[in-house]
Amino acid sequence: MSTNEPNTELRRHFIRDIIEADIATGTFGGKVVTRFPPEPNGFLHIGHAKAFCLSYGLAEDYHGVYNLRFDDTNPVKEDPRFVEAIKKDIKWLGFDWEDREYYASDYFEQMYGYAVELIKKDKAFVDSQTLDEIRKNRGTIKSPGTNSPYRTRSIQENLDLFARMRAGEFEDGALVLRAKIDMASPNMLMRDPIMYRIRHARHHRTGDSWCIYPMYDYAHCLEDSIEGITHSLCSLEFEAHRPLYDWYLEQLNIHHSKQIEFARLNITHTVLSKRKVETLVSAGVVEGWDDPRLLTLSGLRRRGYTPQSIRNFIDRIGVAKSLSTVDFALLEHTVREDLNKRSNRVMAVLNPVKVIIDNYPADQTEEMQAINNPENPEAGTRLVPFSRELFIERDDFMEEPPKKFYRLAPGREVRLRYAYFITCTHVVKDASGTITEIHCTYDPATKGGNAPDGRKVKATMHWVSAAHAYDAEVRLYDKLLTVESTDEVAEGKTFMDYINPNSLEIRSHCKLEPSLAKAAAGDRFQFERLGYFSVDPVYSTPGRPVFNRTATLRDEWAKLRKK
RNA sequence: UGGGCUAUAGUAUAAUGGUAGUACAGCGGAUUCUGGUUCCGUAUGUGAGGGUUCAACUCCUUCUAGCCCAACCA
Repeated sequence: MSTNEPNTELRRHFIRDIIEADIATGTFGGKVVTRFPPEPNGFLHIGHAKAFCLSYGLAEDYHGVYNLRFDDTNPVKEDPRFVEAIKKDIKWLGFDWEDREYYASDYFEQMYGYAVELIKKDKAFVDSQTLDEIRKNRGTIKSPGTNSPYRTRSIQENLDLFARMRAGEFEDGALVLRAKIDMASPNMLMRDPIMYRIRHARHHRTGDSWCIYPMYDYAHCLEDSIEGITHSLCSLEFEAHRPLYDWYLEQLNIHHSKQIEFARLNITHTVLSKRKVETLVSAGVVEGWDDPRLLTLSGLRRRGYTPQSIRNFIDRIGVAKSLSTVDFALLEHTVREDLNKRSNRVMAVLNPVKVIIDNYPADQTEEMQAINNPENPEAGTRLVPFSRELFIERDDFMEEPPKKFYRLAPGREVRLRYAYFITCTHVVKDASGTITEIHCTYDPATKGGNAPDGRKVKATMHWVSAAHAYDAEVRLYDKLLTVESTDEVAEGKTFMDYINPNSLEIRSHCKLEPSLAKAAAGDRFQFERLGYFSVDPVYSTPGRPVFNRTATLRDEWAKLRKK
């Protein structure tokens, strides 16, 4: 039995079909080598996660290896701080590229050699046209281009000029090395594409050793070839580039990786392009690349998402070639699913109103035993202090409750979770009519939350003892955009005109149960009946945690209310 | 002188000539000390027309719609 036998449990998609066919026919010697090639010019988002989970996951599934390669061929856009951020994010998702951390810039010398080879084969030439002339002579989509007047330079002259380009004899833009293909090709990319341009710029790794830098199409296929990549996955917009990718490798007659394109990820109510995310960051709409409202991996991490939930999400959305926009609800579902199993429950009141239990002794405190995680008995129990004055959620009380509302109301009995049944007797309001105190009585026989006479209540509510409550800031997040897709922006507007003004709500005096005072950055909890929250690593200080809402709980009442 | 690609429920994806399935969302119900979780049930789909075949999401054909390509970006 071969170790490469397809695993039928794996989710099927067209790339698996291709790989399995290649394994079956012995193409690439039955090996699978993939790569993820980010340009270090920004942070990774969940769309990139789809890309590397796919490439890396496939390598794992078929017992191959995967590389991390920084595609750093444009020094004016790249920065080492992004290299570090990218590595951190990929590791966070659980991948280990071991020692296979490569940089396109490490191949510059080799790429230069291949370029010389192409010149010698009369497959490349140095062009002296200006940028404008090159553009004009490229033709249009519906009309052929015209050959550069310099296209017929001798091989010797091309060799000489190219060497002098490298030596730094020319200004930026003076010359360019071009592949000699076909200016009349219906594929614009095949019209003598540029291979090298002059950039007198300091590179973050090679310093000043180069002043000519290779273009993407020329560089990328060589990077894949040099590393022995078998299946080179990329997004759909590179489909038209494939003939060029193949052309360079054929001319050079070197290892030929197979480029396979798939549809990039889009998600409703957010932006997922590096350019748009950067716009939000630089305009100050969000607080940085790691703003919890962003679907950058650093933002999701800060928001409290688990790596597992993101990988589950990516697994479920599948892979195909049709443009698609995944419902944000699916991402929320996968994070709830994971957090439901792993996070401990606590009680926190985000919008507090005071409850006074008039028949409870003023000087008494009791410790109520609460279950930490009903999904995981091993999580054990804890004690929560209970006293005469408590806070409950303002939304959990209504003076004139509608039919389907079965929480606290005048004359009604409800259960305080793990504590007592209480009955509302009356409320006290301030001059403006706002309720300041809800007065109740409790039934001492219901301690722990059950009535010995078997009577039932419709609602169970969370609460926090006023005297023991811990004040904290809680940050509530909502969708970034008010529209599902940036396709919906009206004429003359941009996605920036559709930013949800309520995407961040800061509640500064929330009342938390005392056990939460020792929560540390990154800790995750379920605030009962409210949602999943995690301790913000940036704003929290020792002893003063700030919480981010990762996701709300599903809320049937909120749905009913809207109707 | 244009080329390349895509089309299956609301959304995302399976079905590779043989019962159109799964997940999320929706709706209805049961259970529940979280209006959570869990469980059960349910509506909704092959872009359109023609053809081949006993049989078509699948093959052929003609349309239609959408996306990508004219950076010295990746």
